[in-house]
Amino acid sequence: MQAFKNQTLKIYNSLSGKKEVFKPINEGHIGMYVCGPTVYSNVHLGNCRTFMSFDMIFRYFKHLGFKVRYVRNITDAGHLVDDADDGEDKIAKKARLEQLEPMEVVQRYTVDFHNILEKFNFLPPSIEPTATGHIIEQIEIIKTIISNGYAYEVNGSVYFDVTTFNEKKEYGKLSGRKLEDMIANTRELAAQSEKRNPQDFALWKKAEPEHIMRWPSPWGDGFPGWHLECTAMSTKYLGETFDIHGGGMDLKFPHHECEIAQAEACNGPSPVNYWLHANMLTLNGKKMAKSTGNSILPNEIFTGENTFLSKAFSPSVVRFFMMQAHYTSILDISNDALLASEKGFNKLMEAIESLNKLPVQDNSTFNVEQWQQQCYDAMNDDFNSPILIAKLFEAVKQINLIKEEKGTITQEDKTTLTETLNNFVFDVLGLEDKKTTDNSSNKIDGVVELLIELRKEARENKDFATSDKIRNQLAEMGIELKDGKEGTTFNIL
RNA sequence: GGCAUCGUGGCCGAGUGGCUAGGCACAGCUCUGCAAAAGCUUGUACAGCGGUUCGAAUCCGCUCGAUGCCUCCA
Repeated sequence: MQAFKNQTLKIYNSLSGKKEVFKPINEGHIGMYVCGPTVYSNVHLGNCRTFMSFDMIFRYFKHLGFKVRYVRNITDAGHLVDDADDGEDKIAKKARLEQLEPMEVVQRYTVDFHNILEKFNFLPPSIEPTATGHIIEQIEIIKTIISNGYAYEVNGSVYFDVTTFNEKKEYGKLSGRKLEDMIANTRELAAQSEKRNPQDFALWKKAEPEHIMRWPSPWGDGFPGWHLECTAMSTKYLGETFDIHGGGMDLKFPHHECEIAQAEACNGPSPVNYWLHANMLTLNGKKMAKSTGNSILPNEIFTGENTFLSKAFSPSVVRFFMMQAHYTSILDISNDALLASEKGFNKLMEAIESLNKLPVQDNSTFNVEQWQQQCYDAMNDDFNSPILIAKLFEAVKQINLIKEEKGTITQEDKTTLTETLNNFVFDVLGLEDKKTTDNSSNKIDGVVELLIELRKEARENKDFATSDKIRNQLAEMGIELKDGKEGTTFNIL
């Protein structure tokens, strides 16, 4: 089961701006770090899209037989509401507003986060470390950066010296920025800051007396800067250089740029071989963001209680909708788009459900092996899930043709087809068939089968009044009957 | 203002220098007692203007427009 040996995987690397053949540092093993959420409010759907993209990537790696250590952190300290010198920690601010302990805020939204991800059928990461659990590691990194000459202490805070760093290394290589341009375009008034340069960023912030979240350090009580936690945790669990670092596009600058700078200033080598950035989910053409209020919560979609949508949608439909777009493309969510995805998703599920009833023959009219490789080719091309889904629908069409006796399949091909569909639909894309997961539906199935039998008898007796009554009343309850060559099947909407 | 990404048919969304993904919607046909489902067959595309090329929606330039980042955000 080491399929990766037969597949050449290409990944778009944000650092080089090109698709590159993926070669892990240690054959068969992958270290992947993804920036997780700051748990100061409920995860919105935009957040979920990023994590879902990396969940799909994680799943595909695993499917290929790689041993993956997937680290996704929880930011529970250090994330300031802005970059001003009196910037407040997001968690602390929320705690003050809600009159809670900061860790109560953290706990509440961490639980919410896990809850939502579970509904979306996410695989848990290998390690989910927290910033507050790694204060010591962060302090150690700061000490090293200071002794390497790339940071300075001012009044209990420590700042990264971007200018000095840029003299020996390159600041801005990930986001395509030049330090000179950034200096020229600075809006801030440097005079009000204790930083030497506006581009410098905080590694450690001094805690004012009223500040609750504080830890002792060589520079006095304070708390770590936001960018530092990821460097500390990725280095600790994945090493000074690891394979993949992912995150949302909006973190490219400054967050990821700062991570590179910190790691290089501390350890020397460039920390990451492949930088992956997932693109934004938009609502009404605008980025979803908690700060602007232009956002939708996953639960609002599952219940249908929101102003954007006409009805509720299941987590798998939302997941399918997202998988229909490439992870590097901006995706706009709308009611129509979800409605279309729901129909397509149901069609896919029905085809898969009908697989084991599929009759077999001596020959196949469908080249299953070629199709299977095309599925891999799609995923090998920078995880192109939309192409994969197009291929899945090719299989759906073939399945339906065979059902209609307009095509044939051998037992061997049928086995391959079934396996491949299950692998890609459930394991890689992470979709779930609500019928197989909902166990109370077994009884309903029996009842409906009985009604189908009664309707069949009525039809044979040309008693169409009765047969239509059964069909129409079931339809009103959301159960759709479908007459095929092999008899009548049904679908619960 | 700077950096970056993008602009594909009614909608959502892939993609390649020439052979036009896929889903949804629409129309016709087949099947059906009638429907639905399924199958088959069509249509309306690659923002605009130039250039490179035998040939470009795909490469280059410009214009217009959108979005993201440049202060927090997945």
